[in-house]
Amino acid sequence: MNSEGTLRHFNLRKTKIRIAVLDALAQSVGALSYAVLQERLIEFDRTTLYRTLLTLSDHGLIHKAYEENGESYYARCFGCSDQAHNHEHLHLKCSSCGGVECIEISEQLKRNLAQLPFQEINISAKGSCSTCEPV
Amino acid sequence: MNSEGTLRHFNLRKTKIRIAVLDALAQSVGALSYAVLQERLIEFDRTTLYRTLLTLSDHGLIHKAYEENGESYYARCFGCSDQAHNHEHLHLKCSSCGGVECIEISEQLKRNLAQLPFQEINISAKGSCSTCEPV
DNA sequence: ACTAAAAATGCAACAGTGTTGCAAGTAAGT
DNA sequence: ACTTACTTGCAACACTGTTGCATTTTTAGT
Ligand SMILES: [Mn+2]
Ligand SMILES: [Mn+2]
Ligand SMILES: [Zn+2]
Ligand SMILES: [Zn+2]
Repeated sequence: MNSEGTLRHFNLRKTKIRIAVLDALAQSVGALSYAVLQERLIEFDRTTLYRTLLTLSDHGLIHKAYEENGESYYARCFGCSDQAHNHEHLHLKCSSCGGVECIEISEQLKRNLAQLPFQEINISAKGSCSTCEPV
Repeated sequence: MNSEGTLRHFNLRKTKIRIAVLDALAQSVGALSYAVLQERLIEFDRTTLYRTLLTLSDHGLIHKAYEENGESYYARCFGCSDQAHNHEHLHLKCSSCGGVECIEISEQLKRNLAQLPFQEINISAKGSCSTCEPV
Protein backbone atom coordinates (compact mmCIF):
# COMPACT_ATOMS: atom_id res chain seq x y z
CA MET A 1 0.00 0.00 0.00
CA ASN A 2 1.30 3.45 -0.85
CA SER A 3 1.68 6.27 1.66
CA GLU A 4 -1.64 7.92 0.83
CA GLY A 5 -3.47 4.65 1.21
CA THR A 6 -1.73 4.03 4.50
CA LEU A 7 -2.86 7.38 5.87
CA ARG A 8 -6.43 6.71 4.80
CA HIS A 9 -6.27 3.28 6.41
CA PHE A 10 -5.24 4.84 9.69
CA ASN A 11 -7.86 7.58 9.47
CA LEU A 12 -5.25 10.30 9.27
CA ARG A 13 -5.56 13.35 7.06
CA LYS A 14 -3.54 13.24 3.91
CA THR A 15 -0.97 16.02 4.13
CA LYS A 16 2.18 16.72 2.17
CA ILE A 17 4.64 16.18 4.97
CA ARG A 18 3.05 12.94 6.16
CA ILE A 19 3.24 11.51 2.67
CA ALA A 20 6.80 12.77 2.31
CA VAL A 21 7.89 11.21 5.61
CA LEU A 22 6.24 7.88 4.86
CA ASP A 23 7.71 7.85 1.35
CA ALA A 24 11.18 8.65 2.63
CA LEU A 25 11.05 5.86 5.20
CA ALA A 26 9.52 3.40 2.75
CA GLN A 27 12.30 3.96 0.23
CA SER A 28 15.10 3.72 2.77
CA VAL A 29 16.75 0.38 3.49
CA GLY A 30 17.53 1.25 7.09
CA ALA A 31 16.04 3.72 9.52
CA LEU A 32 16.48 7.45 8.98
CA SER A 33 17.72 9.88 11.58
CA TYR A 34 15.78 12.96 12.52
CA ALA A 35 18.60 15.07 11.09
CA VAL A 36 18.45 13.32 7.72
CA LEU A 37 14.69 13.58 7.57
CA GLN A 38 14.95 17.24 8.33
CA GLU A 39 17.40 17.95 5.54
CA ARG A 40 15.46 15.87 3.04
CA LEU A 41 12.26 17.67 3.99
CA ILE A 42 13.80 21.09 4.20
CA GLU A 43 10.71 22.65 2.64
CA PHE A 44 8.79 22.01 5.86
CA ASP A 45 9.21 23.64 9.22
CA ARG A 46 11.03 21.45 11.71
CA THR A 47 8.23 21.86 14.25
CA THR A 48 5.86 20.38 11.72
CA LEU A 49 8.26 17.52 11.16
CA TYR A 50 8.47 17.03 14.90
CA ARG A 51 4.69 16.91 15.22
CA THR A 52 4.36 14.70 12.17
CA LEU A 53 6.75 12.16 13.66
CA LEU A 54 4.76 12.27 16.89
CA THR A 55 1.47 11.71 15.11
CA LEU A 56 2.70 8.90 12.88
CA SER A 57 4.33 7.31 15.88
CA ASP A 58 1.27 7.61 18.11
CA HIS A 59 -0.88 5.93 15.50
CA GLY A 60 1.54 3.09 14.83
CA LEU A 61 2.69 4.00 11.32
CA ILE A 62 6.31 4.55 12.31
CA HIS A 63 8.47 3.91 15.33
CA LYS A 64 11.60 5.27 16.89
CA ALA A 65 14.19 2.72 15.91
CA TYR A 66 17.13 3.90 17.93
CA GLU A 67 18.12 6.72 20.19
CA GLU A 68 21.41 7.77 21.71
CA ASN A 69 23.15 11.00 22.49
CA GLY A 70 20.26 13.01 21.17
CA GLU A 71 20.12 11.18 17.85
CA SER A 72 16.80 9.59 16.96
CA TYR A 73 16.18 7.20 14.10
CA TYR A 74 12.80 6.38 12.64
CA ALA A 75 11.48 3.49 10.60
CA ARG A 76 8.18 2.28 9.16
CA CYS A 77 6.09 -0.03 11.29
CA PHE A 78 4.63 -3.28 10.06
CA GLY A 79 1.47 -4.40 11.78
CA CYS A 80 1.33 -1.80 14.53
CA SER A 81 -1.67 0.29 15.55
CA ASP A 82 -2.48 3.10 17.94
CA GLN A 83 -3.23 0.37 20.48
CA ALA A 84 0.22 -1.16 20.53
CA HIS A 85 3.55 -1.18 18.86
CA ASN A 86 4.60 -4.76 18.32
CA HIS A 87 8.27 -4.77 17.64
CA GLU A 88 9.37 -8.27 17.22
CA HIS A 89 12.73 -7.21 15.95
CA LEU A 90 15.78 -5.41 17.25
CA HIS A 91 17.52 -2.23 16.25
CA LEU A 92 21.11 -2.53 15.18
CA LYS A 93 23.38 0.47 15.15
CA CYS A 94 26.33 -0.34 12.91
CA SER A 95 29.61 0.52 14.58
CA SER A 96 31.16 0.86 11.16
CA CYS A 97 28.84 2.88 8.92
CA GLY A 98 26.61 4.29 11.65
CA GLY A 99 23.46 3.11 9.94
CA VAL A 100 20.50 1.75 11.87
CA GLU A 101 18.58 -1.32 10.78
CA CYS A 102 15.60 -3.31 11.99
CA ILE A 103 16.71 -6.93 12.41
CA GLU A 104 14.46 -9.96 12.79
CA ILE A 105 14.88 -12.10 15.88
CA SER A 106 14.37 -15.80 16.41
CA GLU A 107 11.01 -17.29 17.30
CA GLN A 108 12.49 -18.57 20.51
CA LEU A 109 13.62 -15.13 21.54
CA LYS A 110 10.20 -13.73 20.68
CA ARG A 111 8.56 -16.28 22.95
CA ASN A 112 10.96 -15.44 25.76
CA LEU A 113 10.22 -11.77 25.46
CA ALA A 114 6.48 -12.35 25.27
CA GLN A 115 6.61 -13.82 28.75
CA LEU A 116 7.89 -10.65 30.32
CA PRO A 117 5.19 -8.68 32.12
CA PHE A 118 5.80 -5.38 30.34
CA GLN A 119 3.75 -3.33 27.92
CA GLU A 120 6.49 -2.53 25.51
CA ILE A 121 9.93 -3.95 24.94
CA ASN A 122 12.71 -2.60 22.79
CA ILE A 123 16.03 -4.21 22.02
CA SER A 124 18.91 -2.30 20.57
CA ALA A 125 22.31 -3.62 19.65
CA LYS A 126 25.66 -2.42 18.40
CA GLY A 127 27.68 -4.36 15.89
CA SER A 128 28.35 -4.70 12.20
CA CYS A 129 25.53 -4.49 9.72
CA SER A 130 25.27 -6.95 6.85
CA THR A 131 26.58 -4.40 4.36
CA CYS A 132 29.72 -3.58 6.32
CA GLU A 133 30.54 -7.17 7.27
CA PRO A 134 28.89 -9.62 4.89
CA VAL A 135 28.14 -13.05 6.32
CA MET B 1 33.49 -1.33 48.08
CA ASN B 2 33.01 2.39 48.58
CA SER B 3 33.27 4.95 45.80
CA GLU B 4 36.89 5.88 46.51
CA GLY B 5 37.93 2.26 46.47
CA THR B 6 36.07 1.73 43.24
CA LEU B 7 37.92 4.59 41.57
CA ARG B 8 41.24 3.23 42.75
CA HIS B 9 40.31 -0.21 41.49
CA PHE B 10 39.63 1.21 38.04
CA ASN B 11 42.79 3.30 38.04
CA LEU B 12 40.88 6.53 37.94
CA ARG B 13 41.87 9.63 39.84
CA LYS B 14 39.88 10.27 42.96
CA THR B 15 38.04 13.55 42.40
CA LYS B 16 35.14 15.16 44.23
CA ILE B 17 32.61 14.89 41.46
CA ARG B 18 33.41 11.27 40.63
CA ILE B 19 32.94 10.28 44.25
CA ALA B 20 29.75 12.35 44.43
CA VAL B 21 28.31 10.74 41.28
CA LEU B 22 29.18 7.22 42.39
CA ASP B 23 27.78 7.88 45.87
CA ALA B 24 24.56 9.28 44.46
CA LEU B 25 24.06 6.29 42.19
CA ALA B 26 25.01 3.82 44.90
CA GLN B 27 22.45 5.24 47.31
CA SER B 28 19.64 5.36 44.78
CA VAL B 29 17.30 2.41 44.39
CA GLY B 30 16.71 3.05 40.70
CA ALA B 31 18.66 4.90 38.05
CA LEU B 32 19.07 8.66 38.22
CA SER B 33 18.37 11.03 35.38
CA TYR B 34 20.94 13.48 34.14
CA ALA B 35 18.67 16.30 35.32
CA VAL B 36 18.48 14.92 38.85
CA LEU B 37 22.21 14.34 39.00
CA GLN B 38 22.77 17.89 37.89
CA GLU B 39 20.56 19.40 40.56
CA ARG B 40 22.03 17.20 43.27
CA LEU B 41 25.54 18.13 42.19
CA ILE B 42 24.77 21.78 41.58
CA GLU B 43 28.14 22.75 43.03
CA PHE B 44 29.85 21.37 39.92
CA ASP B 45 29.78 22.71 36.40
CA ARG B 46 27.48 20.74 34.12
CA THR B 47 30.27 20.25 31.58
CA THR B 48 32.28 18.54 34.28
CA LEU B 49 29.31 16.37 35.11
CA TYR B 50 28.96 15.56 31.43
CA ARG B 51 32.61 14.54 31.17
CA THR B 52 32.48 12.66 34.44
CA LEU B 53 29.56 10.57 33.20
CA LEU B 54 31.50 9.91 30.00
CA THR B 55 34.61 8.83 31.87
CA LEU B 56 32.80 6.61 34.36
CA SER B 57 30.82 5.12 31.51
CA ASP B 58 33.85 4.51 29.30
CA HIS B 59 35.59 2.66 32.11
CA GLY B 60 32.62 0.52 33.02
CA LEU B 61 31.72 2.01 36.41
CA ILE B 62 28.31 3.25 35.30
CA HIS B 63 26.02 2.81 32.35
CA LYS B 64 23.26 4.67 30.62
CA ALA B 65 20.19 2.84 31.78
CA TYR B 66 17.56 4.46 29.64
CA GLU B 67 17.18 7.21 27.11
CA GLU B 68 14.19 8.82 25.49
CA ASN B 69 13.20 12.27 24.37
CA GLY B 70 16.48 13.70 25.51
CA GLU B 71 16.23 12.21 28.99
CA SER B 72 19.12 10.02 30.06
CA TYR B 73 19.23 7.83 33.15
CA TYR B 74 22.36 6.43 34.72
CA ALA B 75 23.04 3.54 37.04
CA ARG B 76 25.99 1.78 38.66
CA CYS B 77 27.50 -1.14 36.80
CA PHE B 78 28.22 -4.50 38.35
CA GLY B 79 31.05 -6.45 36.82
CA CYS B 80 31.74 -4.24 33.83
CA SER B 81 35.11 -2.98 32.65
CA ASP B 82 36.49 -0.69 30.00
CA GLN B 83 36.60 -3.76 27.77
CA ALA B 84 32.92 -4.48 27.80
CA HIS B 85 29.66 -3.57 29.43
CA ASN B 86 27.85 -6.75 30.34
CA HIS B 87 24.29 -5.87 30.94
CA GLU B 88 22.42 -8.98 31.65
CA HIS B 89 19.40 -7.09 32.79
CA LEU B 90 16.82 -4.82 31.26
CA HIS B 91 15.83 -1.26 31.95
CA LEU B 92 12.29 -0.62 32.98
CA LYS B 93 10.72 2.80 32.70
CA CYS B 94 7.70 2.88 34.98
CA SER B 95 4.67 4.28 33.19
CA SER B 96 3.27 5.28 36.53
CA CYS B 97 6.01 6.94 38.58
CA GLY B 98 8.44 7.57 35.76
CA GLY B 99 11.28 5.90 37.59
CA VAL B 100 13.85 3.74 35.85
CA GLU B 101 15.06 0.44 37.27
CA CYS B 102 17.51 -2.28 36.30
CA ILE B 103 15.61 -5.60 36.23
CA GLU B 104 17.11 -9.07 36.20
CA ILE B 105 16.22 -11.36 33.33
CA SER B 106 15.90 -15.12 33.17
CA GLU B 107 18.85 -17.38 32.47
CA GLN B 108 17.09 -18.63 29.39
CA LEU B 109 16.72 -15.14 28.00
CA LYS B 110 20.37 -14.45 28.78
CA ARG B 111 21.39 -17.52 26.79
CA ASN B 112 19.20 -16.46 23.88
CA LEU B 113 20.73 -13.04 23.81
CA ALA B 114 24.24 -14.40 24.09
CA GLN B 115 23.76 -16.16 20.78
CA LEU B 116 23.19 -12.94 18.89
CA PRO B 117 26.25 -11.83 16.92
CA PHE B 118 26.40 -8.32 18.35
CA GLN B 119 28.89 -6.54 20.58
CA GLU B 120 26.42 -4.91 22.86
CA ILE B 121 22.75 -5.46 23.54
CA ASN B 122 20.36 -3.32 25.50
CA ILE B 123 16.79 -4.06 26.40
CA SER B 124 14.41 -1.43 27.62
CA ALA B 125 10.81 -1.85 28.63
CA LYS B 126 7.84 0.17 29.72
CA GLY B 127 5.47 -1.02 32.40
CA SER B 128 4.78 -0.83 36.09
CA CYS B 129 7.61 -1.00 38.56
CA SER B 130 7.37 -3.16 41.67
CA THR B 131 6.67 -0.15 43.87
CA CYS B 132 3.75 1.13 41.81
CA GLU B 133 2.17 -2.27 41.24
CA PRO B 134 3.27 -4.79 43.86
CA VAL B 135 3.25 -8.41 42.78
C1' DA C 1 -18.61 23.17 -6.16
C1' DC C 2 -19.36 25.79 -1.73
C1' DT C 3 -18.94 26.22 3.11
C1' DA C 4 -17.96 25.55 7.88
C1' DA C 5 -15.64 22.94 11.38
C1' DA C 6 -11.73 20.49 12.64
C1' DA C 7 -7.12 19.72 12.15
C1' DA C 8 -2.47 20.80 10.52
C1' DT C 9 1.07 24.12 9.62
C1' DG C 10 4.59 27.88 10.15
C1' DC C 11 6.75 30.93 13.12
C1' DA C 12 8.47 32.59 17.31
C1' DA C 13 10.34 31.45 21.43
C1' DC C 14 12.44 28.99 25.20
C1' DA C 15 14.74 25.25 27.88
C1' DG C 16 17.63 21.34 28.04
C1' DT C 17 21.31 18.56 26.31
C1' DG C 18 25.54 17.34 23.78
C1' DT C 19 29.96 18.90 22.61
C1' DT C 20 34.45 21.31 22.18
C1' DG C 21 38.52 24.54 23.20
C1' DC C 22 41.21 26.54 26.41
C1' DA C 23 43.16 28.48 30.57
C1' DA C 24 43.56 27.51 35.40
C1' DG C 25 43.49 24.16 39.12
C1' DT C 26 44.47 19.55 41.13
C1' DA C 27 45.94 14.57 41.95
C1' DA C 28 49.49 11.39 42.19
C1' DG C 29 54.25 9.70 41.77
C1' DT C 30 59.04 11.05 42.66
C1' DA D 1 57.97 20.11 47.52
C1' DC D 2 58.10 19.48 42.44
C1' DT D 3 56.55 18.00 38.11
C1' DT D 4 53.53 16.29 34.95
C1' DA D 5 49.46 14.55 33.37
C1' DC D 6 44.88 14.82 34.18
C1' DT D 7 40.65 17.37 35.56
C1' DT D 8 37.82 21.35 36.08
C1' DG D 9 35.20 25.63 35.09
C1' DC D 10 33.76 28.78 31.78
C1' DA D 11 32.44 30.33 27.42
C1' DA D 12 30.37 29.22 23.40
C1' DC D 13 27.72 26.91 19.91
C1' DA D 14 24.53 23.58 17.56
C1' DC D 15 20.75 20.67 17.83
C1' DT D 16 16.60 18.74 19.74
C1' DG D 17 12.28 18.85 22.31
C1' DT D 18 8.36 21.45 23.28
C1' DT D 19 4.56 24.88 23.46
C1' DG D 20 1.36 28.85 22.07
C1' DC D 21 -0.89 31.13 18.62
C1' DA D 22 -2.31 33.01 14.24
C1' DT D 23 -2.93 31.29 9.61
C1' DT D 24 -3.76 27.82 6.25
C1' DT D 25 -5.33 23.40 4.74
C1' DT D 26 -8.09 19.22 4.81
C1' DT D 27 -12.33 16.96 4.97
C1' DA D 28 -17.18 16.16 5.62
C1' DG D 29 -21.73 17.90 4.80
C1' DT D 30 -24.70 20.54 1.78
MN1 LIG E 1 12.31 -1.27 13.91
MN1 LIG F 1 21.16 -1.22 34.25
ZN1 LIG G 1 27.27 -0.75 8.44
ZN1 LIG H 1 6.79 3.15 39.44
